[in-house]
Amino acid sequence: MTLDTTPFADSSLDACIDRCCPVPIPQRGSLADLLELLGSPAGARGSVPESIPLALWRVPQHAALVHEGSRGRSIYVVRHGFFKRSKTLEDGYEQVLSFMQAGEILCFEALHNGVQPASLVALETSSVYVLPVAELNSLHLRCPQLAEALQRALSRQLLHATESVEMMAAVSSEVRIARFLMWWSSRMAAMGQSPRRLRLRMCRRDIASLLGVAHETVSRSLTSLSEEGLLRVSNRDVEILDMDHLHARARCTRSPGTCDKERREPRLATPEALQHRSADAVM
Amino acid sequence: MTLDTTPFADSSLDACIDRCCPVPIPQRGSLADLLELLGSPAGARGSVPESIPLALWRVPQHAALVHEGSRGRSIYVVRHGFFKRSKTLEDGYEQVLSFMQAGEILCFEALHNGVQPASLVALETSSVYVLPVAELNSLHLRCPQLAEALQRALSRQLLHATESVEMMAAVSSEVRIARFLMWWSSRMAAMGQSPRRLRLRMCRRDIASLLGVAHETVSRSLTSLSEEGLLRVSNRDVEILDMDHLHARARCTRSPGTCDKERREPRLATPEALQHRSADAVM
DNA sequence: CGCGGAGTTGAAGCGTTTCAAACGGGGTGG
DNA sequence: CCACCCCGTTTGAAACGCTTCAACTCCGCG
Repeated sequence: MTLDTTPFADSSLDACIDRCCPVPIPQRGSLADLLELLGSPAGARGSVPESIPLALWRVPQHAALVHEGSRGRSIYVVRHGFFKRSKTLEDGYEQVLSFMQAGEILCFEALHNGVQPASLVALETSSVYVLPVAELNSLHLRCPQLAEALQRALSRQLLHATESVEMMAAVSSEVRIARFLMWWSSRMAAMGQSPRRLRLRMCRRDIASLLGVAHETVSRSLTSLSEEGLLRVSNRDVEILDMDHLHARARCTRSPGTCDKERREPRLATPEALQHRSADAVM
Repeated sequence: MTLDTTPFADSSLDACIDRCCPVPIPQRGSLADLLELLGSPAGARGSVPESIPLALWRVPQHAALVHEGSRGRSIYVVRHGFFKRSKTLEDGYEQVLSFMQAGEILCFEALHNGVQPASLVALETSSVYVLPVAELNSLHLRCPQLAEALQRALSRQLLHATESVEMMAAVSSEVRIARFLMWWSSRMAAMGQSPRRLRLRMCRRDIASLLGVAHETVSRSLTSLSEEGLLRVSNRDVEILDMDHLHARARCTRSPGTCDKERREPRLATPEALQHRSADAVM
C-alpha cells in the first residue's frame, strides 16, 4: 500500500538501462504488501514480521525476467505490470504460453528440476517480488501466512492454466478471440479495473500464437466482432460494447454458424439491438 | 511399494458398487509410498513417521471422484489409474480439460475458493490418496518431506498445464494429434512403461474435445499418420512405429504441408524409409 | 436378436491459412 | 523538422483443411 505511488525512480540512470536486465528497486518491498497482492485476507495480515527483507525488482519494458533454459533459483510474484511467457521452438517460431499479471506467481514450474521451461518478457515496465527458492523454507517458517498465501496463489495459478485450455479448445477462431477477450476482461475486473475498456499489451501475433491461429485471423475476427457491434477496436485498445452477446459468443462450442445465427446478421449496433440486451442477458 | 500387488479387494461386494461412488480401500496407504509416488528422492524418505494415517480410496471405472461445482475439502494424489478432468458447458457440450495419471495432484485448484471447477471421472479403476485440506497444515508440520514433495509435484503440475497449451497451440489438427501422442508417450516413459505401445483410455471424442477439433478429425488424423507408417492403430491401442518422424511431425508449427513435405509422400513404410530414420534423427 | 455407442469413411460446404499488397504509426537518421 | 524505414495491422484472393452431415461397420450388452 505504501508503494502504490511512483514505485519507480524515474531517474536519468533508469533511462540508460531501460532495455537491459531487471534491476533491484531502491525501495524494498513489504511483506504485508506481498500478502495483499497474493489475495490474502486482510484479517490474516495483522502480525506480519516487517523485519524480513523482500527484494523488489524492476523489469523494464521488453526486458526478459528469465530466459528459457536458464537455472531457476527464484520464484517471482508480479507486483504490477505484464509479462509474456513463451518458448522458442527449433524452427524459430515463438510459442506464447500465457500472459501473466499482477498477483501471479512466475517460474514456479522451474522448481522441480531447476530449469526454466520458458522465457518471461515484460510487455510493459513491471516489478516483481523475488523469492529465492533457497529461502522459501525459512520464509515459510518465519511467516506462515506467506506459506498459506502462496499455496492459494498456486491454486489460482492452476485455475488460470485451465482457463487457457478452455480458451484454446474452441473450434472456431472467432470464438477463441471472444473467449480471449472475456478472459482478459475478467482479469481486468479482478484487478479493479474496467472490464469494458481493454488495453491489449501484446501484438496480434502473440495472441495468435497463444490461440493457435494465424495472426491475420486474429485481425479478421476482431474486425468481424466489431462489425457486429460487439466491440470497438482501435489498434490495441478494445472496448466491449455488448458484454452479453460477447459472452454468448464465447460460450459457443461449435461452428459460429450454429450459435446465435440470428444475432450475427445485424452488422451495426441498432437501437433495437440495444433494447434486446437486457432481455437476452437473462437466458 | 507394499501395495503394488492386488491393491483392490476384488470381492463380490465390490461388484455391486462398481458404478457408484469412490469407496475407501481396506488397506491404508503409507506415507513412504505417497512420497515415492510424488517423486521424492529416496534419500529424503528415511525418517518418515509411519504412524500418520493416510486414506486411500478406490475409484471404480466410470465413477466420478468429484463433481463440478461441489465443495472441495480434499486434494488427491493419483496412486494409480487414470482420470479425465472435464467441464460440462451450458449447452451440454463436455469440454475435456486434461487427463491425469499416477503421481498427479487432483483438485488443488479448488483450494482457493473451495469449489470444484471441474469434474473428475476415472477412465479405469483407480485409486487416490486423500489429503483433507483441513489436515494439510498439520501434515506439513508432522512431515516436512511431504510438504516439499507436494510443492515439487505442484511445480510439475504447472508444467503439465503448459504442455497442454503446447499441444493445443498447433494450427494443424494432425500436428495436434502427433503432439498428443508424443505427450502420452513421454508420460508412459515417465511411469516406466513402454513409450511405443500406447493404450488410450479415452474415446476419440474426449481427445477431440481436449484438442479442440471434431472427433472425426481425430479418427482421420490417426489413419493418416498410420498410412504414413508412423503408427499402427487398432482401436484404442496405438503403437508408435517411427518415433523420430512422429516427433518431427509434432514439432511442426505451420501447416502440415510446409514441414517435412517430402516425408509425407511415402504412404507405406518402405525399407528405404527405414534406412533414413537414423540419419534423420540427428537433425 | 436388436439396440446404442464408438469408430471409420465419404462428400460437400465453408472457415482458415497462406501469400500478397497496402496502410498506418513510431522510431531513427538525415 | 521531415523523410524514411520498419513493424504491426488490415484487407484481398485463392488454395487448402476442417467441419458437418451422412452412411456404414464393429462391438458390447440387455
